[in-house]
Amino acid sequence: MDIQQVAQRAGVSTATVSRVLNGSNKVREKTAEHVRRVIAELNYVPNNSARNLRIGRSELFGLIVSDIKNPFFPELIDHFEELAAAQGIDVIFTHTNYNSARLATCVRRLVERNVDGIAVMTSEVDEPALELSTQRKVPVVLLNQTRLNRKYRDVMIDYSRGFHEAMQHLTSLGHSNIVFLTGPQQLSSIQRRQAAFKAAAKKCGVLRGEDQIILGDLRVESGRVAMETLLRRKRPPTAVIAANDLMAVGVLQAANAAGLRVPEDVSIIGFDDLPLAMMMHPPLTSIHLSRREIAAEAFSQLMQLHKHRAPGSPRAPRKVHPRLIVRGSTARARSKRKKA
Amino acid sequence: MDIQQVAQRAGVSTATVSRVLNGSNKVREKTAEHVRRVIAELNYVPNNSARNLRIGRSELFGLIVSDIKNPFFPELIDHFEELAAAQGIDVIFTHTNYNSARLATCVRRLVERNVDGIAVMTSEVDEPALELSTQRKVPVVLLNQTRLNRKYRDVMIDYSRGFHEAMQHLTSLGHSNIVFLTGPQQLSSIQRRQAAFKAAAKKCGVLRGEDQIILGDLRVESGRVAMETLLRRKRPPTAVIAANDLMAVGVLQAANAAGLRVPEDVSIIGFDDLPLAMMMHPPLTSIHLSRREIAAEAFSQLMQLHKHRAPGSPRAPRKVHPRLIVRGSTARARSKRKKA
DNA sequence: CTGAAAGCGCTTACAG
DNA sequence: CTGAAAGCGCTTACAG
Repeated sequence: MDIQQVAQRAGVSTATVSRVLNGSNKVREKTAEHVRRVIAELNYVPNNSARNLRIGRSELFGLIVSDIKNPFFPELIDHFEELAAAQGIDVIFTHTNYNSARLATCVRRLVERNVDGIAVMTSEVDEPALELSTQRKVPVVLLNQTRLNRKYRDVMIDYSRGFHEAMQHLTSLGHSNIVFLTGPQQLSSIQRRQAAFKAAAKKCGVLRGEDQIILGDLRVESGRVAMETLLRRKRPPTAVIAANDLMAVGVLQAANAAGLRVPEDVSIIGFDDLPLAMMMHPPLTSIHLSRREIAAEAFSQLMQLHKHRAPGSPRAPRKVHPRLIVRGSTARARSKRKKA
Repeated sequence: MDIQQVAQRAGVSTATVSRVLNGSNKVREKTAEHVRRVIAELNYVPNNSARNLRIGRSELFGLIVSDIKNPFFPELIDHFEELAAAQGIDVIFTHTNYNSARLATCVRRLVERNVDGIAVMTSEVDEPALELSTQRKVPVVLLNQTRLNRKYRDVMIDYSRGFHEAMQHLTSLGHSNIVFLTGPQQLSSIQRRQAAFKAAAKKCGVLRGEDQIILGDLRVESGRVAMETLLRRKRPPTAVIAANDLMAVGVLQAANAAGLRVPEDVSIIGFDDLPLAMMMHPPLTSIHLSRREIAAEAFSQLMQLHKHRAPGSPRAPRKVHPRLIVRGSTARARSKRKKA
């Protein structure tokens, strides 16, 4: 069942069928109507491979994330796919599993598929892996890669406001001993969150020494361990801001285990605002990073490149600003805390 | 940059280049080696659209889920994509958002892309939406659609063992007043879970009247509401099994809110065993439904059809058996419960 | 407004 | 073991 057969059955040329299929206005309405009827009757479905080969585009975007099991990504993928579908674009989805060697493989597979654009939504990107895409002039958009945002389109995240809101929230509740539970230092997103924390602490007059920052690895367990360490201090913090929600959950668990009540005894703030944040007990106050905004911005940048074929200089990109969402894990600081 | 240029530069025909590309053993190793070198040198990437057009396959699978934000799906998608990548198959991912009209659109888009198979991993499938795929002889595999498993390949889930394990666990802990928090009755997966619950209750000698089943809508909030209702009974249950984890979380919240302790005062068992189950406080005992197994089975069935071109009769499909995972939300029943 | 024909970049049966 | 050539199913510049 190909265009040939449709043409034959309709008594027109394949050119006409093709024009009808593509909504060309150069076809007489009556002819078009007739062709459409035949198409429906024959249940004809055009062959996209042929079309793509001919027009040199695929109407396909690639979407690469590091790990779909990370609850941060589903909403991003969901929205990205939604936007693409609305434009008749399909998305090939792949993941790297945090393995940077796999990024190169993913990119290659996508380039072979002739995709019209690639969204690389991983926290770290190994630049050489992108080489093939630039060489093939396949548009690429990255996530929060300040280091590379001159060479590639990038969805930038500005952490300052979110952390400032969090800090103000805590200081207004009387907290001054506030600790930041950070993550792996080589991750640029972590570096920037940490910098935003410090800037906000300084601005609010609660910046202290090095012990204001404690290290985790972004997983629940590390949050628990960190909190246990903090509770052994002679002056444990009255509030903890974690670099992500997962660690905040660990902090919550450790606080519970130590017999502390949240938020009466300790306030906890997470980052990301994953769906699970509101399922915690108490529901977690968290700095919300919008996956929808990221998806929308990534998609629109790719779409722009796709249409204008201008891989080079970006239009002014919209930054994404995380915002504080206040829930039940933060409250007024006790003036004097008893040792647990 | 096409195969032509590679051939020219290598001083061979395009046929030879193509053979090297496809690992044909009919090429002299020395020639092949030389061609490979030229390919690498030129950084040549074959055009998949052309290849697909020619060979009539796309090495592309479609994966349709109802809602990627449902924490059930990420692991399934992840594993499916992993298996596909290992076979050189890419996956186009789409979602229906529980909208059955969208299923038809998704299928059409995938058929246009010439996919070699479609995994429809939604809880409900509207049969007419699949018509196009059968007509085009595109292999399809469904998830737990007993109603349709004669016409289509299907990954079947057998709930009996999991529920039996859960029931035995509870009765061995002394529970006899056990309620099942069910979901929308039109969902066949819910009907079957409910039937499995009843069968297990009967087998364990704790089957009671209609009030042993209470209705929810699979969301957290409905679990909370249901538990509040249950607690108003003059003889509230000592254990609740929820048809999914999300509702179990709601039950947990309501129990906490009512001043009950879990598991000392009430035992709670979820279903699915989502990643968040173990983050709860206490960590949730749950019946684990393996997303990996589902993905593996769906993929292997598709792969089989893809290779043998035998869309018809299935090889004996492996059933997926959920298993009970005991954590902290279940404990020995109190012999006498005080009213809350 | 419509059609004949070239060509997108591959693969493969055929011939040698 | 290698090459010349046909053809997969479309789209589109060109001619009318």
